Amino acid sequence: MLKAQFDHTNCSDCPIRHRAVCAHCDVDELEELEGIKYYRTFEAGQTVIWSGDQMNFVGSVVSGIASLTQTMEDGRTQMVGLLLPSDFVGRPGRETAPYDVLATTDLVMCCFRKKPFETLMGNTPHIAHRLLQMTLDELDAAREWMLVLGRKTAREKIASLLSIIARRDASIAPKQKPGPIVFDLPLTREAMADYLGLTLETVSRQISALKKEGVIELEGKRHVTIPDMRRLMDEAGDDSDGGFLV
Amino acid sequence: MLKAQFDHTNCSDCPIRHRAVCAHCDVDELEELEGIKYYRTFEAGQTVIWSGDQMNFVGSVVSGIASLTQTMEDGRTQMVGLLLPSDFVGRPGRETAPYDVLATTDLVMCCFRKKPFETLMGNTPHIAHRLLQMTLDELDAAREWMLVLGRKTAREKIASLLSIIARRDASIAPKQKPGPIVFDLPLTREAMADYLGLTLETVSRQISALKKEGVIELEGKRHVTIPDMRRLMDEAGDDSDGGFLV
DNA sequence: ATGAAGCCTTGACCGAGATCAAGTGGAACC
DNA sequence: GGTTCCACTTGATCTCGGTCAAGGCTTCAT
Repeated sequence: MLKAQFDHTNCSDCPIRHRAVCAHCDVDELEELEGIKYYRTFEAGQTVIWSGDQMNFVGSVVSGIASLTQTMEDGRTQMVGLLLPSDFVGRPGRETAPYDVLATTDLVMCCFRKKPFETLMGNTPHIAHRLLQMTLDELDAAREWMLVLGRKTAREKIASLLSIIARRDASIAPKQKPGPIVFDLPLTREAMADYLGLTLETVSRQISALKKEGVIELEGKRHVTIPDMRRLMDEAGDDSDGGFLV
Repeated sequence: MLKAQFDHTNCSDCPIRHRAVCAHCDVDELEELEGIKYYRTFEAGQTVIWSGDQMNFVGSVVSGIASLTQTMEDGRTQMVGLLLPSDFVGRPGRETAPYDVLATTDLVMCCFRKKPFETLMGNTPHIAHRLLQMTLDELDAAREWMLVLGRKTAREKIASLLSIIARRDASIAPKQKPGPIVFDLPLTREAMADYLGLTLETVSRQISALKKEGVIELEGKRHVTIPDMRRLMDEAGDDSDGGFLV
């Protein structure tokens, strides 16, 4: 294997290396597979794929944020996943998408045509293995989120979401200084509500409350400072500080 | 491959064949791996494994029902998965259990020691592939459940749970006659509440209401008859009749 | 039989969050 | 500068489901 020749830490346009199949490490080096990889860009609000549609690609997020959402006929919607840079989208072996994928912000995805990707997976056990690990991570995250949806109060839900975003943000740009954490909320109040199983009014009220009590600081509507991460996590009701992923 | 010599439909003590790694098809035929498989039995209420514990096996449910639950320090608990016969438990590549696994009824599991199983997986791509498919199924089910937890009313939640159990029950014993569906509830009201993010009182009230309105019939506290599956699914708010799994 | 423990049901009341409604503030566009 | 639009905030009220409490029905042990 020529893997060792590649400096993974410098695959700068392909963040996939963190958690998924790295395009540089696993695909570009295999000349016979050139051409199955391509980039797609979406504007905020665009739909990447509708639930039920034919899904002829897999891929991962390079920049921006995508959401996975499910909708009932009467319009109630629930976001069931948040895809941040390096997250993988796709169901090798499946024909259709099981839920809508929406670009929450402007979005760039690195895609692979599905059939050749599946062939590649068949020939390259460690890709299948990595994919399984990633899927297990997602499953853990989904189940962690079930606890949030089923048992936490509105306030705890907001705190949980903020601490997840803070943690993910910190791990993407790991300047790990132990001071206050600062980031921009990538979601509207409505999107947060859809993720948390709340209404946007409740989200707004709870954010105001957390702000008034100094748990978070707000500059404008989106720019958040968390002076004390430990306190936020207490508000979230998280037992351990153990990292669970989005 | 000697796979073709095996009559999968007669692996009667190993329901794994439906959705997971069939012990007969994938392990017993490989003599060098004899001894890695064993059975474990649990009584109703027993704990299979605690969250955080070392998990040195993988396996699947042969008979009975197990639940995956998460608990907050203050005692609030959320069931994040229900394991019916043929469902797989375990996280190849992971050291510790991410949540408690409890025997909800008397339970028999078919287990494999983890290390040899992982070796087997490495040598047998189609096992890894099947495991990926199963994990994707579970992920879809978990996300479907997020919609239930986040957006459905108590009544819809109960109807959703009943229709899932009915569907799973029917697929295990597929006598597919298009009449009323009959089954025994394998869960206490409290367990149902933990699965649905409700209190046991609310579960009881909603079941009484559905009974009074003729959506379900009850004999005793557990024996359920569903005269019209279509009607139950309408109550559940399920858009399609598409099968999602527990 | 009697008591005790589990599991379930039902009632009365309450409160967190939904709903309905009005208003604010900033950005874009003429 | 004014208009429009959109994301957000805040208030008033309502309601679904939670909480607290009492009692019923089975099963099992004494």
